[in-house]
Amino acid sequence: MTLRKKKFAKKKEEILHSAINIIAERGYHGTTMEDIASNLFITKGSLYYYFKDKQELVFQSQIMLLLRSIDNMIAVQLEDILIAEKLRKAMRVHVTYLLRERSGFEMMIQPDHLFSKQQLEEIVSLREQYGTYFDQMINDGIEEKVFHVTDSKIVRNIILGAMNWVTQWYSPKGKKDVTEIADTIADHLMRVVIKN
Amino acid sequence: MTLRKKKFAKKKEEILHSAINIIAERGYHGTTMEDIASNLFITKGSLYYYFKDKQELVFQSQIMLLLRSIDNMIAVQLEDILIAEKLRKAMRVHVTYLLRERSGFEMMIQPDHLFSKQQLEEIVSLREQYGTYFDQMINDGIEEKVFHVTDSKIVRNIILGAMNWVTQWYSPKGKKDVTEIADTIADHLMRVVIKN
DNA sequence: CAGAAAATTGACTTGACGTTTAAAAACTGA
DNA sequence: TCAGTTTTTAAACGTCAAGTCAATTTTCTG
Repeated sequence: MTLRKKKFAKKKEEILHSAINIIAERGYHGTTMEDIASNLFITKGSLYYYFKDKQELVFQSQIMLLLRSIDNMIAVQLEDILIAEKLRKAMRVHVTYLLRERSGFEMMIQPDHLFSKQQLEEIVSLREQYGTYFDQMINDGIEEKVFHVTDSKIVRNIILGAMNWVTQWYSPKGKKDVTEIADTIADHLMRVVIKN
Repeated sequence: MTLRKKKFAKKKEEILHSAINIIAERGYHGTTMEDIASNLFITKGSLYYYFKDKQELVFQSQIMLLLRSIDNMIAVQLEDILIAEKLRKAMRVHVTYLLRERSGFEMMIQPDHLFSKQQLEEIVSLREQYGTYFDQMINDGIEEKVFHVTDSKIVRNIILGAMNWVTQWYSPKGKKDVTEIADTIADHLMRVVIKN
């Protein structure tokens, strides 16, 4: 009974992981159900036992990614450290997560036409929630007078953009490993907010 | 004779523009030849009179965008102003170009699987050329001791990322217009490099 | 204005891929 | 072991879009 359900849930997750990986590589349209399935050594027909259709499958992957990133941020949020250190840590976590998971970042870019209105609303809301953690930290820093005063929304977007772009240029073959890159990026971006 | 060729070239350009716009909206796979054609009130058959296939058409669009951005940078490069001002100007130009043209930015992200090896090489090379202008400015600033010393490649990527991301969040409905956004972003990003 | 060249059309072919379905296989609990 | 249930499969279907091409229209030129 519960065993069955657990297996079902586990398989579902496996499929989502497969989807995330392949879509990260080839984009939504470039990824076929066949691709996702064969990656797990099953036939594409099976996918429909777990998900209504491709859109739903991809949507779930997206949500999964977002929820995980949010969890990351919550963990950082809870730490009891100076605000500047907290923001720096958030940056490091964000970048390493991005590079380690190679997360279906592709999808995060203009998902507008891939999903239904309802699905989009959910995605946008989660994205916004994620961004809010950064706003919060920035505002805290401003209040504590360690960050210079600015429009936290814009600063947040600058920071997120600089970080997200890392997937475009980072190569594991370079001199720096993921952690070092994350540190370097965080160091540079702290300069955007910190008072001098 | 030359008239003919001019018309041919002009039509080709029109098609490229159409392609750029639609692909910017719907992505490569989401855009059909039919879409590109009907946008110009012609049939898709005509497209094949001008371009060998879809890949070639899209490739040309991409090149067109890149060449135009590079022209922008060359113009900035030639200006006789202080290096810090030059970099700031480059940033402003980059962001306004991005937002104004809504350029087929979509394509610029992981075009890996859309193009042939040869095509990719050309794209990567142009991208790199573009990035080099920024490296140059950053290095100049370091030499003149107005920018603090860092790895210019990484700083360049941070800056480009922060700027490119603007297409994801900027809404013309907001308070700031394109120029203001460009200025604000440039101001913030200057803090990454400038000595304090 | 006539003939040639260029440009456009639209119907057709082809292949790919999402989705459905009926049957087979695997699994579960008694 | 076996009946019943869940899961997987293989094949087929329908759709959609890329690419082709012979026929037609438009444009140019002498």
